[in-house]
Amino acid sequence: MVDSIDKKLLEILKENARLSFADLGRKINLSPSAVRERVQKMEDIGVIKKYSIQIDNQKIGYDIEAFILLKVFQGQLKYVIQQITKFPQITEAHRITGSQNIHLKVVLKNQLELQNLIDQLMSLGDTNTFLILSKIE
Amino acid sequence: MVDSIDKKLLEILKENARLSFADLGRKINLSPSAVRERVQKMEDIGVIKKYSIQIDNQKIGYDIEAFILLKVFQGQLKYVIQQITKFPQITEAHRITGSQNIHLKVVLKNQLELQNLIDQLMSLGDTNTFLILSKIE
DNA sequence: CGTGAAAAACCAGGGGC
DNA sequence: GCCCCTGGTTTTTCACG
Repeated sequence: MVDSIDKKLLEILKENARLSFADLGRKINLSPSAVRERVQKMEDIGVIKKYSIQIDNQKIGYDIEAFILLKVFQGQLKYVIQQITKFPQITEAHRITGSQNIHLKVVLKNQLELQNLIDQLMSLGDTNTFLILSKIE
Repeated sequence: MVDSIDKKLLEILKENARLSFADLGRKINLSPSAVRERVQKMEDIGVIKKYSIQIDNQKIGYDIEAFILLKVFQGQLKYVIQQITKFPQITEAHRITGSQNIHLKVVLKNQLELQNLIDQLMSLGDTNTFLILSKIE
């Protein structure tokens, strides 16, 4: 379904998703059209979900990033999941195991916005916030 | 530095980073070269950090994703940060505030691999693992 | 599943507003 | 900061192994 060549392509694309099929082919010794077929197949079967960009949020005025664990109030999970998608500040959300059932990643301009968000989330459940200090890479 | 047109471009690129400058221009009524100038400027100043892909890990045999909070043992932080980059299973790592000072996202093939990873991490600090059940979107 | 060659579309770079 | 033009590259499609 996905062989070692495909995996190599995925690794390369993870680092630079704008390379042309010709460039990709040069890196792994394959013709452009062969590369294209493989990549397209991975798009079709959903291995590649989306091409995206990574943004430096600080440089566009969003100085605060944080993870928030949310322990949703009894019986409110469906409602909360539906609400969460409406917050533009929430950039990622996952259901997780454990007593805290939702994990959020949020991006905000300043502490005031964080406070506002937490105030709103508090009506949905108990929150536990971890500010992101830096990315390790 | 980054105006509202730039932000629109970022939003579009976040969803589909492979659109041509021509397509981007069509979406926001701008010529291809104007779009190119803006996008290139954002690359130059580092607003766009990288073009990447989102992969469906389950479809390539990685059935387990999890967040792990790590409370690093006293005085070991620098060492741990340096070690963490060596684990291919760790796809994201952040320093965070709170008594648990590192937040990890990990991707693994099965429970055995998770167990192995946790065993290794236990030599660096106290772990707290949350399996990811699903992505909310 | 891979190759090769065609036309169509796209990109970099520079001049002009 | 935006638009247009041009030469060169890339993508796309398709017929073939």
